[in-house]
Amino acid sequence: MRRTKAEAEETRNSILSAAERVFFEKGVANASLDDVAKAAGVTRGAIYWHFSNKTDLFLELYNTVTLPLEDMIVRDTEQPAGEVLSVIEKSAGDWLEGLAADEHRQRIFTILLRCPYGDDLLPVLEKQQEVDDRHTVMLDNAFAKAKSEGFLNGNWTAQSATKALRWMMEGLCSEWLLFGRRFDLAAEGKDGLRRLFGSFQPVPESVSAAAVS
Amino acid sequence: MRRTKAEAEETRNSILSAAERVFFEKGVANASLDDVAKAAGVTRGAIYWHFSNKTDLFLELYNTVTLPLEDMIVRDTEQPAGEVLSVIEKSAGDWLEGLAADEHRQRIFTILLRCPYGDDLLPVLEKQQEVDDRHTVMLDNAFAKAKSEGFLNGNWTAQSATKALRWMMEGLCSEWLLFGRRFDLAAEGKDGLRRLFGSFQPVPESVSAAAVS
DNA sequence: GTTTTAACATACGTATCTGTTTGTATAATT
DNA sequence: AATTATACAAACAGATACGTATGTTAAAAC
Repeated sequence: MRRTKAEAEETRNSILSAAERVFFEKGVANASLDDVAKAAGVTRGAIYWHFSNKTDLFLELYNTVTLPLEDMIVRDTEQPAGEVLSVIEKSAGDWLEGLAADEHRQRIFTILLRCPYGDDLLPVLEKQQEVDDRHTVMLDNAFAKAKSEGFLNGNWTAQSATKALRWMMEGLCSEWLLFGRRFDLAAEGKDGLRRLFGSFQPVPESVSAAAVS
Repeated sequence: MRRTKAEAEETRNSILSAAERVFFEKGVANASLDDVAKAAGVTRGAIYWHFSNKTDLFLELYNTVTLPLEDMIVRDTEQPAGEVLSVIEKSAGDWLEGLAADEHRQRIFTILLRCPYGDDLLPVLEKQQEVDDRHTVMLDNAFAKAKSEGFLNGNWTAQSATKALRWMMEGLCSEWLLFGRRFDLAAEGKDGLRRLFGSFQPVPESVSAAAVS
């Protein structure tokens, strides 16, 4: 019965993987540890050996992934201001493509969205807010740089552009994940991004004339 | 022990009201019927008298409210095309104000967002999708009318405008409701709407010149 | 080679939640 | 006034699900 350290690590991982699938399918609250154990091909004994309880299992699962927005970094804020906007747009588009291609992240994101945050897993909410806040600050700075160099038209401030982008991304992903992925996330998302960033640009007179024509 | 019909209806309503608060605080899955009963000042007997089980209670609660988007109607699509955009914008802004002022709707919306939709309450999901779809069609038609009359600039199609608006509203409300209402929903929402609808407008040359200056 | 200990499986006790059943006081009915 | 049906409360029975305690086997440690 006693396994090697490598085997133990394997079962631990299989438990985490099973928990991800079960939590995704039944919801964290409705899933029992026995459900997870059966999905992992072990008994609850194994789960209680590796984790102290369901909350702990959830927290550990949560720690295995990079948060939804954590890697959506504006890679290089030291870039020429003229390219800042296109870099952000590309970064957001890439992130959508990554999500669309990675079922693992889709499940984690969905679990987090539908999670009934009780007092027990307050740390999860706090970490999420912290990541969100960092991301907001980063975007604010990048847009401010673009604004100061004249690449953001009079309609938009740095803060309002940040919020518009974040709200659009959040709404887009929520609808896609929670409502059955009924459209092409990457394609429609990038299309939306293109239009949003198009509305950021100052309008040269020639383009304006063309649009009116 | 036997109450009058009016009293019975009163307890029924108090049960629904208590369910709303308890479901909001603990999540639908984590809340027991005894929690609801205690919050309502009755026993589970009363709940089982008025409702057949927790799912039924949830469905009845769900039916007491107009859905989040159900009343966000473009009131008059027969209006002059020039005013369609401003009517939609005002309608969305009013809806945000209504949500910000109505804690009842906030709780219902939050419950629906965080709800781990099992197979049992599939009808809820279906009705929500139906409402969403109707709303999308209405917006599509309205934007199409505006577009055909030249009130939507070349960057936007009717469909893309609809999606941009819906995503923004959804992201906005999700962040506000799920992350502790950390900003002024009506004020910031209307601000975002103003900028979004500003980007819809065709740019007259005079304005364009002013923006560049 | 023996002992120890890690990595589980199994078994147990318990709390909780659910659904039903029974009891009961009173409003409504006749 | 007697009866009946209503609107619950209280008690009961069954099923989970949880946490723990104990058993078991094989890998390490010595």
